[in-house]
Amino acid sequence: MSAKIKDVAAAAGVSVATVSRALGSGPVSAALRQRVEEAAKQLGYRPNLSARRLRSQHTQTVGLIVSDIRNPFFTAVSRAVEDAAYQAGMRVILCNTDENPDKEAMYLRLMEEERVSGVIFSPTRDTARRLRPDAYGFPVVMIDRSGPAGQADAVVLDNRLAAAQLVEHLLAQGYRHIGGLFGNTSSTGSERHAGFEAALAAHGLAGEGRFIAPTAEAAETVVTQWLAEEQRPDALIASNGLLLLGALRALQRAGLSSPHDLALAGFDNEVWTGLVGNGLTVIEQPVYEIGRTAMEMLLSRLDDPGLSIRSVVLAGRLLVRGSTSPHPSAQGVFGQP
Amino acid sequence: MSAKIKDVAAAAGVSVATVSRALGSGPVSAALRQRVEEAAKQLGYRPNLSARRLRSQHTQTVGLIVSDIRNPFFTAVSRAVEDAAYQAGMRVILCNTDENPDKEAMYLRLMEEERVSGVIFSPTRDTARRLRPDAYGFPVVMIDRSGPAGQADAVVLDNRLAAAQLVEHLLAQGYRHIGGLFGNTSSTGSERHAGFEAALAAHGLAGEGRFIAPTAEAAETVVTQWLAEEQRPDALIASNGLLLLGALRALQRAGLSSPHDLALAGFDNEVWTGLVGNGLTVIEQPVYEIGRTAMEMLLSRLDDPGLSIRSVVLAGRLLVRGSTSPHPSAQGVFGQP
DNA sequence: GTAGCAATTGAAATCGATTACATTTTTGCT
DNA sequence: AGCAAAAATGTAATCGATTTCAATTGCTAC
Repeated sequence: MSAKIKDVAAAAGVSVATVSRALGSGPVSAALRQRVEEAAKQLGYRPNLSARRLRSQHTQTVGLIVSDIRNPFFTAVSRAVEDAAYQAGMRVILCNTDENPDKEAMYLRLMEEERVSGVIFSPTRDTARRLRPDAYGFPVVMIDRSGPAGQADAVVLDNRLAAAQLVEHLLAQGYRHIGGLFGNTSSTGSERHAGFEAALAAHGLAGEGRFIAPTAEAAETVVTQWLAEEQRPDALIASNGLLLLGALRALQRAGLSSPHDLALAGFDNEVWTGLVGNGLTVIEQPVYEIGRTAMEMLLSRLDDPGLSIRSVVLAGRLLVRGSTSPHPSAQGVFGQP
Repeated sequence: MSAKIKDVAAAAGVSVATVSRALGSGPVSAALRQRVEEAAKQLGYRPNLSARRLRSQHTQTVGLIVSDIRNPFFTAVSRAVEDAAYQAGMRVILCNTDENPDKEAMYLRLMEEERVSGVIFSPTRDTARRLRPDAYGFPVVMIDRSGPAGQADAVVLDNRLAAAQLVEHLLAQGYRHIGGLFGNTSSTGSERHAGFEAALAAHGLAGEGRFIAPTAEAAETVVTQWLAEEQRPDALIASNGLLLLGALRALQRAGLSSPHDLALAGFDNEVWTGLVGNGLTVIEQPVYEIGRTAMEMLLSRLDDPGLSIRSVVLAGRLLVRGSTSPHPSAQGVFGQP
């Protein structure tokens, strides 16, 4: 078995308390610290973190609960969280919920058992509504999604604004029949839908928003069917990367192209959106910043639990690309360039 | 503070030992178990995992050390590992090394301090060479990359075969001047290069392989420059998703397209490879299976440490798409279809 | 020389569970 | 009914560190 603190103490000829202080931050004479470090290295001593956590009563661990790490949005966020966490001397436990409230509950329970310092969480709408963050022994920072105002710290995109920006852009390009795909499990979907409706209403228009399961497959199915309807929209907005992917696949399968047959735009600046055709117009989210900010909020709340609940709302950036070039009818008598 | 086992014992009118057994798997009468569960629920009792791990001396935790979780290959693998782990009642600690040997060493030390049951690791070439897995207190399963034979359990792609398959395919399509991009930090790059060279040699040809840093940026720079050289290749192979992305971007930036100006093929069936143009020909890796297999190997070794070192080699699947359609000169008198 | 004080060091308690061992209760069998 | 064996329960040791509190040491000042 590996060396314990007692062995180091024996080897260095001091007490275990001195070893603990020498390796940590207690007051120890330089000579002894040297001897202890020597002995520890000699024996290949590794402190047992379980023992340390048990005794010291803090775990230096944060939980990160996301719906699916395969979604590049969460991947990027999680990378930012981890970078920030390890920099602050904390470890991260990563959990995937698959948008499943049962799994969310299970992982929250696990976080309690781990006695984590805090949790960064992107809950489903149902869980967000039901969540009572002060019922847990740790603070919760929500990312991407949020619950009732003032419920917990949160860092989210300005979803209404971003959706409205997309709509305004499409309107400016001459599109009038705009459809929208929105995820039906998160607050994000609802908010983006609200911005979508509001922007259209501001122009005296109405759009058709459809709420679906947040998977590429669902989007592909719905859009394929939608395209076959008699009056199909002339532009489509997808409220996240997965839905955008499904929509694109449906277009390709139907032999249609963007913007010729239908303008396409969406959320999340994933790698492929810049590569297909002349590029897909998207709202780019400050993914790394979201993760880093969430971690910072968590750390500052741990530092001072008395802080009032804060919500950080970050703006997205509209990246205009080829998939939303001007509507044919808006190009005037000169036709296509 | 939250309830401890002692509180539950008091509430149920039994000893702490009984509580431990009732909530775990000891022999307890049905009546008492009922009473204990009742009390535990009443008090919102959550066992302290640090205490449990310290006493029971097993952590039910595995470390997963990858170079970058933003790489979709590792994302998919990690998802598989986590699914398998949680299914086996184990937790996963995820670490990103950025292909940096110092970070690798740091995380291996952290894994020792966590007293993890085992580690799944995709090491850089340097670390793989230097690693002495029996120097740690836990078994190591390597994924994607491996070190000297018999050093540690590993699950890898049949890299030589896969690279050769790509080359054979390109040759069959009529390409003769084939270039290759390979990552310079992992054994994977070397092996794929070996398969590349061997397949060409078997046809009496020589290709030009270039070893570069495994990033899209590096690939883009190198390929941009390569395309400007007087005798550019007529086909290019990229040894992973990042390099393939960089190569594609270089092509697009140069205003070239595939396969018209240059055939392009590579590794990793990432989402976008099926979306751009007529699709990119790639070797698809069984990513989920790799992760699951790694976890299974780890579990079986934990079960029986005496097992001899095993290496599982999985075959990739060649997905032929538009980027490698027949070379113009090979299309005969009929021209394009 | 010694009282007073700060800086080190050590002894022992402690964190919250599991588990070895001891004890009590129940069961099964004649 | 009586006794051995089995099952259930309790007592107390234990995991490996940190931390409290007490003891020691080394200085300074008078």
